[in-house]
Amino acid sequence: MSAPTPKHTKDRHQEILDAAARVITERGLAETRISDIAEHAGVSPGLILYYFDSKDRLLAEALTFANDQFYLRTSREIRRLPSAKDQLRRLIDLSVPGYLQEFGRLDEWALWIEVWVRALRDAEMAKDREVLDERWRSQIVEIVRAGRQTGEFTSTEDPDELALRLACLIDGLAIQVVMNDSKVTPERMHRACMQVAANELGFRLESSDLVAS
Amino acid sequence: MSAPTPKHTKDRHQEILDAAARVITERGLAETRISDIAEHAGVSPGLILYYFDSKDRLLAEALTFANDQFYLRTSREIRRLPSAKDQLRRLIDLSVPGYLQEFGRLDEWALWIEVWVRALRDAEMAKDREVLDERWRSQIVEIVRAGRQTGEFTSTEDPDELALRLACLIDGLAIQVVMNDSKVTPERMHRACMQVAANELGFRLESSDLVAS
DNA sequence: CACGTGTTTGAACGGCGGGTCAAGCGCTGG
DNA sequence: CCAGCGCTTGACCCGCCGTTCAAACACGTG
Repeated sequence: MSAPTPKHTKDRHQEILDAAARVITERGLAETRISDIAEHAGVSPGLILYYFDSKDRLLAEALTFANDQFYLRTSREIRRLPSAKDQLRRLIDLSVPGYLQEFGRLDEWALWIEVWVRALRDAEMAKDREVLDERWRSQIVEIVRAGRQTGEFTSTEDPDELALRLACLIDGLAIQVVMNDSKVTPERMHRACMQVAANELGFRLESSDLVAS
Repeated sequence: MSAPTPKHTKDRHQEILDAAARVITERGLAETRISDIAEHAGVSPGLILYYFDSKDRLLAEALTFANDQFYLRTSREIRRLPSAKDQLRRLIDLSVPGYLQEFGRLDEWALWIEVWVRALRDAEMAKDREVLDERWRSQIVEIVRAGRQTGEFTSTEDPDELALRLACLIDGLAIQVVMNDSKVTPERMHRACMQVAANELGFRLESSDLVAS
């Protein structure tokens, strides 16, 4: 069944990273064992250490890998939409934990929190995080710029500032939602994001903006 | 020197919690050993387990304990100020990591992130976190209400909504700052918070609002 | 000054889990 | 068909750390 030729090495790498990301999402970084990852990947524990120098590096790589994937997925989807306002709405849709589909509430945001806690003490991780976050913000910057170009947004403030505010608002709200806070439901988060976006960017909220697509 | 009478039991409890919080802030939850806590508290490792059933419970208690302290400290300070706008400004001052004094950048927010990561899988912690967060938000609600009463804030929106937006914006920005993100400086965070607060609550920004007190 | 009770110690135990390694396996090229 | 080389296995080793425990200690009390 399996073909142990060199060309499959890259697949194994990704398979293991993928398995690791899944385990971390389920169990949390602290409770993730090499044997868990091996089990999820359908290989023996020894093989994990054959492909990665240490558990620590594997976990760090897995975290950035997963967040990378999420970014690629969303940015590809958003690029398709013609209207900046729709792009923004879609971005918010995708950012609200459990708004579009139920992940059992533990989704990408759970991984983000793990990234943060590691980045506090791990310089490597800190650097990766900054790059990831920069990209996340610049995605919003682009939307803001586009919307201003087309006249959809009327604010004249610095797009970088506007994007920072929106990005961080989304972060902060997503934390509450992913924690299952009874006072901060996905719907409430969505409303709050759209409302602030409308205020800050300068556009009118339609009733259609408040419904899941 | 030490008096091992029953009445000192409560002191020991707090001493240990305090030591634990300090160690967690320094080393991170994952790297915190019982012996580290013992060392910081100036006692033997065995004693830690005499006062707490297990390491896990001690850590959980320490996290809520530290956040509790922070809340009490800030709320006491804020209550003194007569103007709602000053209260808000002070709240933001205190929320920006490293804005007023340098903690070596690892401050209360680092503990918050540890709380979050634990709360994802620990029901007990999740409950405590929700209470803590609710209190944090209601602190802002009170300021909003007060400011509207006095006419300092002109917004007519639901104070709960306004407070949620501000609280989460602060959370999200504080994460970036505590991570030492080169693009998100304490000053920039402070400005962003004040700006959004002014927009959302409805007040004019004075130049004095943008300077550290 | 003994006795008892509530504290404190630090050595010892035990399990867990990351990392190593020698041995197998299966492909490919000669 | 054989040799060689990457891939894969799983048993083993070893250090670490949470937890236990018996012994010492300090103090108040009678």
